[in-house]
Amino acid sequence: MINNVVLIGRLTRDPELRYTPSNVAVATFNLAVNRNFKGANGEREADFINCIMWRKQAENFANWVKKGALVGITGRIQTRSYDNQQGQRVYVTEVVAENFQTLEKKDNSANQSSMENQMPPSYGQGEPMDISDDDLPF
Amino acid sequence: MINNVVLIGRLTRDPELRYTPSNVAVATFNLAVNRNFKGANGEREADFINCIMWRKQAENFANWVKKGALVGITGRIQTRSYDNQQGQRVYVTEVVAENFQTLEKKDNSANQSSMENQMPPSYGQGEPMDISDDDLPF
Amino acid sequence: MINNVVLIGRLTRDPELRYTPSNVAVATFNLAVNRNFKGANGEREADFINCIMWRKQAENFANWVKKGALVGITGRIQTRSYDNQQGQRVYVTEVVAENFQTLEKKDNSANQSSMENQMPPSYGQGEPMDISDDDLPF
Amino acid sequence: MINNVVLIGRLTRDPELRYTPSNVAVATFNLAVNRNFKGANGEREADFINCIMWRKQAENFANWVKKGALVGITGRIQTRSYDNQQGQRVYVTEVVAENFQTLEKKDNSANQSSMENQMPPSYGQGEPMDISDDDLPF
DNA sequence: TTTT
DNA sequence: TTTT
Repeated sequence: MINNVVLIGRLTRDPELRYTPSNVAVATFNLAVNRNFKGANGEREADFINCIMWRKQAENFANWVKKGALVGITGRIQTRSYDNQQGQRVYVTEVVAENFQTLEKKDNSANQSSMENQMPPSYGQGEPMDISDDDLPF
Repeated sequence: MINNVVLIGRLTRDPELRYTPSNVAVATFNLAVNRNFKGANGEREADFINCIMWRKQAENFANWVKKGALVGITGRIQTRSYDNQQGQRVYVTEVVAENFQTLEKKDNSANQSSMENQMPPSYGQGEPMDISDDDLPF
Repeated sequence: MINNVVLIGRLTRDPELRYTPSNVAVATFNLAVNRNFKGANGEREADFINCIMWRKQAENFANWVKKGALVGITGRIQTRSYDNQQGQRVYVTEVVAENFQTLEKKDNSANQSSMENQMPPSYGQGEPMDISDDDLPF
Repeated sequence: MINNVVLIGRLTRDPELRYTPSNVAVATFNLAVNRNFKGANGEREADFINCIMWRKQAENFANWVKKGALVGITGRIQTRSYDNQQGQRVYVTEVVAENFQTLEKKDNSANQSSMENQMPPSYGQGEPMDISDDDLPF
């Protein structure tokens, strides 16, 4: 079924890069997307959208795009749930970014097209995290 | 900024129609959008996406589109937060549907283009709800 | 760069299925997409959008989806040019459909997910056509 | 019906601002949207997409956005036809831009790598462009 | 050259 | 808490 998202926004913080138990890269980040209309108080408002990206692209993204960078992404909306430490079921809605384009040549962002050669992904460092391989979209 | 969503999916239940304190109609509904790839277990999976719709369109939608109906919607992703009864901050990500199209002529769905004549919106029924007028997008 | 299209419309005629010199399947078809507003004369109008689809998917599409069928497609806009028989340069704007979903279970349409078993593509029939392999998107 | 387009690209020339007989502003412009894959020859290629914008927004756009500028737009695909001076029917496919976002705050200078020598195809220019008021989308 |  |  059709599930299509296009966003342009700024990273509210640096992306987090992790690896699944079977060593698949996952980047998570949060995008502030300003609304095109002002809120009740006349202020400019934003939506803060959680995004997730997989594999090589995730490593590129996490290594090159930093807090404050303006990026465009295309992807799809995903929902999932997990049980937290208090044993409560938590429901998550996020965007799986399948493609991205950086939109400013600041020193903290880079163009995807110039990213063919990647620095070595630092495998196995940090927490192996709780994203299971089952979340992989194939 | 650009914030664009297109979804095709089925209603997992009947929409809920409510009214803000100042009598603006709001419909909320949940869309099951089947994924185009099978999950780890080889099963077809779906995303269950919460949607919200405003005003006259919300009344049309809630009165004509029912559980199981196949619909296409266009809109944008919205995030908001509120404090629940336990005093915890809850973050919500949902789709604001700005346009819809019903995609099956079953007796539980209807085509938007044939909706000129509207039944009276049943004002004031049910809970006045906790959606404030400030959530209105203009 | 971002180039994203989502359409829902009806086929104005049966798709045409052809093969490039190196035997890659190409389907072309035209989608009537009704506008959501009426024209100056109060009449409902439509856009008639040329689409193109490649490879296995093209064969599925051409064999299953027929004139009048309602379909949703996602893809991108493509422009190209060629010289016609009169030696004039002709510019073409069309949609490259990367994904499709049939939206009615009539006997002239079918669901893509139930298309695993394909009939043999009738290679070499008709004109080998003038779509060169260079038009292939990879 | 759903007809949704999102593009990010660069203006291949300055927009042209005109007025219909009843004084409605129309801006036309051409967007070079680089493809994310290389062509048969290994070169980076682009699509050159004709766009049209209406009313106040058209005036803003034409006055502020110039050749070389990077912009994001959302809108829909439109098809129309007219008879040229030779009495032949000409079919046009273009994007009606309903929203735009400029993506670089430069004083309009054309920029860097991918734009070098791609001249835009001079679509239909020379034609006085008889856009009647009937083409207005409401 | 257009669909329901 | 999920639809066909």
